[in-house]
Amino acid sequence: MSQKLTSPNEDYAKWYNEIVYRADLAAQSPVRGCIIIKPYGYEIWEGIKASLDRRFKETGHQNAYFPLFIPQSYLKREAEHVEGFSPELAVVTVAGGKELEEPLVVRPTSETVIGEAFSQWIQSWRDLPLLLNQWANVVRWELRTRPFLRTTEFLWQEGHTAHATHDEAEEETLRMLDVYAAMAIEDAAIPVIRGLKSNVERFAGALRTYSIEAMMGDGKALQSGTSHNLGQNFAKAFDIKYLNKANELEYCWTTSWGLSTRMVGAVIMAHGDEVGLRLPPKLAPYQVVLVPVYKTEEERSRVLEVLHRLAAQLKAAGVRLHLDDREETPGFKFNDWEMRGVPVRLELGPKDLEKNSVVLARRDILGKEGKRFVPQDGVVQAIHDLLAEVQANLLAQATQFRDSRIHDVNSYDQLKQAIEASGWARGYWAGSDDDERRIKEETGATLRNFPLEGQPEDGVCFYTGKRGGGRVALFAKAY
RNA sequence: CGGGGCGUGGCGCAGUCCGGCUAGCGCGCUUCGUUCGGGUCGAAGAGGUCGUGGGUUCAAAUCCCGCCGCCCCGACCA
Repeated sequence: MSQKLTSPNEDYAKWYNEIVYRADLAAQSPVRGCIIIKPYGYEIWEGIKASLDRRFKETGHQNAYFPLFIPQSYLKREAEHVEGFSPELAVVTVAGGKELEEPLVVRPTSETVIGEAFSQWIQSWRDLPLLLNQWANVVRWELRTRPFLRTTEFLWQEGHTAHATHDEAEEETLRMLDVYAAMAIEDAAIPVIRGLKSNVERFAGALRTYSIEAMMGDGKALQSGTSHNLGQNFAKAFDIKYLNKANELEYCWTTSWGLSTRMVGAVIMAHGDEVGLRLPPKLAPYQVVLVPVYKTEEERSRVLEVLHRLAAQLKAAGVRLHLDDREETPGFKFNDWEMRGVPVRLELGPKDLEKNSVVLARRDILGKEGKRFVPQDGVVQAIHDLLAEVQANLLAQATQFRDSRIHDVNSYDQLKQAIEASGWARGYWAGSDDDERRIKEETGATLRNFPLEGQPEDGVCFYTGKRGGGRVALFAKAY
């Protein structure tokens, strides 16, 4: 059995692909660049989705659904927007056996249709703010695809809001960025850096774009969520206007923000190790897997009886679990579920029956150190605690890893060294768009964002030597 | 779009250069037995239009021509 996973240190891309398929997260689809998301992978997405959806509702948003097809002319109304998206559009020109009068674009994002709707729905300042979200699939004909990280069709949510003033829109943009960061940190156990995107990386048609950037196990950055202040660009293109209290017609200020199934890729790459996936308990489809150990048929039935009882207790306590009663050996199951990233394993065998105990083993600490014996009547509490520990430890490990690879740089040479060492470079920045592009060409690193936290004193730009107005930039190679 | 690789049972591959007889191997699958606290072992089975179309030949997975598809690496992107 060719069971050993490729080591991430040996070939990270291969390791990633193997995990995706072997952990049963996804399958290849018959269509180039698309994937079939299998139940185990989809449940991780559902966890992300549930967390975000709850947070969206808490911040006053409502869900709606807009059509998959967008009249081609809509895309053209916002100049920068078309330009940004036209190369990657899928367009329907024939339907019902006939050439369409106007081709329909399969949405790459929905600013345009939603903008058109907003223009009809918003008339008064009393209609504002309008806070909507939609869960949807979108299509972007990318040249190079990778499972979850970049697929031709992907699932995401896109929030779209309209406000009376620039400041309210900006506030919303940042609020939703914070929602993303909270989900990433609290649920996915992935530390992220919130920041402003550079002009070069800004969303087509936005005034300002913000992102959360996460570090993957190979030191590359992954933009895991984006939030745009669209200014009045789309309001002007789609005529989204309202009457203010002084009875004057004004353009709205709109925002949009999205987070996609790419986040599943982030979870894989932020936590995975040489054994396989390591899922944060809050997002794990199974938080606990129960593995019976027995010799005889008689032992089997006694062990399973206890396991069913414990499973019922755990379920009642809200724990997601799976009782693995396949006829494989325990050792096989241990390895199988470790590869699939289940945070906690509960073993129960004849010896435990005698002592009324169980063995708990944690995925984040392999081997003996990660195992402990607990009495059966304390299992629910013990698992509850253990899940919290694993969750916290994954975040701590990812944070430590990330921080150890962020290097403060004072010169271009230092940036090159940091990037060369598979890390991120952080330094004062006063360069131009062209400077930024040049760095990308020469080093492969892009300006990920200008971090929002910890705005420091003014400093000297590491690239141009100019005083930089206190702006710190983060450079990294990215997915 | 440029570079590289691949298409042979469910998966991973060998066989292709140098045509040849019932197309092999590992894993998985089914059944029986055995084992079971870190990837048990054994036996018996099931399963293949060799991507596709054409050509050469007594004979094609293998040679020739065309087509299709996928994967990987780079430039665009959440």
